[in-house]
Amino acid sequence: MDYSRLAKVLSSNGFSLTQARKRVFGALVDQEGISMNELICELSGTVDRVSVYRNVTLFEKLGILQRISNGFKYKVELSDSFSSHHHHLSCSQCGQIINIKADQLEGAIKQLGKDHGFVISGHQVEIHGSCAQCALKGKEVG
Amino acid sequence: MDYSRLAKVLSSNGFSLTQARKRVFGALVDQEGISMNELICELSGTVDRVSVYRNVTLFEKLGILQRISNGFKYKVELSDSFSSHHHHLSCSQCGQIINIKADQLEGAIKQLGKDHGFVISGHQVEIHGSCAQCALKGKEVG
DNA sequence: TTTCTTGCAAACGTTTTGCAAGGTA
DNA sequence: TACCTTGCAAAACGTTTGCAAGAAA
Repeated sequence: MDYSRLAKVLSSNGFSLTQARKRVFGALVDQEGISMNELICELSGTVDRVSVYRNVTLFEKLGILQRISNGFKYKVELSDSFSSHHHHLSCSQCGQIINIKADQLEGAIKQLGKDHGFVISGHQVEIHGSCAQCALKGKEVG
Repeated sequence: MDYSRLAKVLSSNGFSLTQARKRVFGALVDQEGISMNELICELSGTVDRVSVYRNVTLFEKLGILQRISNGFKYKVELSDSFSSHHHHLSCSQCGQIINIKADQLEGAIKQLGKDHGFVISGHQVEIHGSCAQCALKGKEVG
């Protein structure tokens, strides 16, 4: 596991690269968004629940991770600088989250900011419905 | 206050139009999204906290209201059938939520669904940043 | 060594559940 | 009347805080 970029962001802000932080980071690499609870469970035995919360908060402040809305709960995932910018299609039947690119959407959002004199610092698009497979199943049953 | 549409949705699903439901609904009419806590406070003395939760859950299931993400908390507002479809620009400085129309965005979202064989049942766009006034203030200070 | 971090325990705010009393059709 | 809803009390979560012991620079 390569922690060099993580270490850089941390140290340049006066924080140190600790075991707990490596583990929290490691649990998020190559992973779609996961819930706080899943993250805590995955790290249980190695990192205390409280430290997970503290480091998630810190990582968010440093732009290392972001929280994504999932219904009225949230999940966390590495932010755009550590993965790549994308949006999510959440299937409400199988729970799957599909990552997608959406250039047209990005354009529309930027334009909205301009139209309203609003300086956009970030955005999130939450699209829910049925994925291709579940939509098919639904038809078979109905 | 006109409860006819509310009454219709409720009764056609086998639920009754009660005092508590009228009050919860009334607190949401002509109102931008408010937090659960604000809603509970506003109704305090007339509707118990527990009934507010129960009716918000029911209203959401019946499509009367929707929860909107606001950072990693959420707010509630009447859904599109009881108000009109729109999105939100949340100012992270003054906390203001600006309702906007965004036809181009709607188009881009529909297209995404098509591209991925995803049957969209709903969507939410969360755009955060600084509103025109706060952006100006920021410049003056900096 | 000095400062930053962690784990534990316990507080806190939010949301849910069980149950008897009250309201609705 | 018969069933649905409410309010209360209390449990169950998710998240945060205080503090002493342990790790990082």
